[in-house]
Amino acid sequence: MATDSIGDTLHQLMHAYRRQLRRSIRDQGITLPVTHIRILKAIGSLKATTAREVARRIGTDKAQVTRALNELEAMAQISRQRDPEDRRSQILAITEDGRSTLDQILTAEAQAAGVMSDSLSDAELDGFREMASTMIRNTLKDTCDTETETPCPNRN
Amino acid sequence: MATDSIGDTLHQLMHAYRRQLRRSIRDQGITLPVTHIRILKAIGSLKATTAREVARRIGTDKAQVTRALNELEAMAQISRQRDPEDRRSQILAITEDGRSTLDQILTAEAQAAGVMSDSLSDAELDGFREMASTMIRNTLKDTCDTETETPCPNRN
DNA sequence: CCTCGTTGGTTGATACTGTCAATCATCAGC
DNA sequence: GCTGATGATTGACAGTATCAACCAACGAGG
Repeated sequence: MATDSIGDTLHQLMHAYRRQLRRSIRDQGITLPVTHIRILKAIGSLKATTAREVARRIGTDKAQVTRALNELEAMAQISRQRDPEDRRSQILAITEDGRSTLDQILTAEAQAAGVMSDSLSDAELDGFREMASTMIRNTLKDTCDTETETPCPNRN
Repeated sequence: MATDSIGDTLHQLMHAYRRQLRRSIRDQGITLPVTHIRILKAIGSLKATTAREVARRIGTDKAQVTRALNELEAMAQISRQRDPEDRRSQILAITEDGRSTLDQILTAEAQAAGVMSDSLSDAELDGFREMASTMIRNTLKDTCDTETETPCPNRN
């Protein structure tokens, strides 16, 4: 069954990617763990955002986001401000230091991505992303994952 | 830059896959962690193998393999026997219990893979695997990763 | 036959990742 | 005013991954 080794392929691909990324990050002199990096990227790519939005955007647990935010704030990479319109929420913003770190991160990621995608055309990479997006959506369709806030079809 | 979001795609794809796999595993009543499962599969798919071969096959650290083997042996899912031809080595074999667990694992994985690949044709999945393999090879080409025993070009 | 470098495997230590649950303050709807 | 839901936090814990040091065993070379 052709689908049988999708899992093996995905595991090894992820291993390869993570190793490559860590290598590039180290080369750039960045010491942040990968999850911190993803969260900083998400904050940096939005004008103003919240922890809930970041968790939803990168598909991870809000508890984990909170912990990373605590450390990023302690390192002065981000700032938090209470949302006056909804005091449960906090508005997250990237700092100047954070912006600088982000520049290095983007360089490292471009380097890692460049290695990964060597000899693959843009069209092939687009196709790959398309299929990956389909696979991700397929897993959400099958369940009500509250973390990703996927509406539950035929269910209330 | 098109390559810029390969990383984001890969992270979310892996999240989605691991969640789906854990769901299927739980549905099958299996309590083994994913790494144990991958190792059991590797042992089950070979007539006789070694820890070193398993580590190489699934692309993980030999220390981690040893720990998982300790637990799988304690659960009577595998057996270890000293290789008479090279007493540094141990021959790994799956037990009857392990074979039974493996059947459940394969069912769970087929289920997870089925969800992931819904609405994707076999040709598309093959293309996906092809590109993934290219990406994996690209990362090995760039470094001497001793764990995967990639020969180091221009280096001795 | 001896030496030495390499290999297979093990264990220690540690950081990172991820999940589940409980909790609190806040909000909106009734 | 009450109640259920939400945003965020913290505790607890398991799983994943890596690096380093170590030991027994092997094979090549002198």
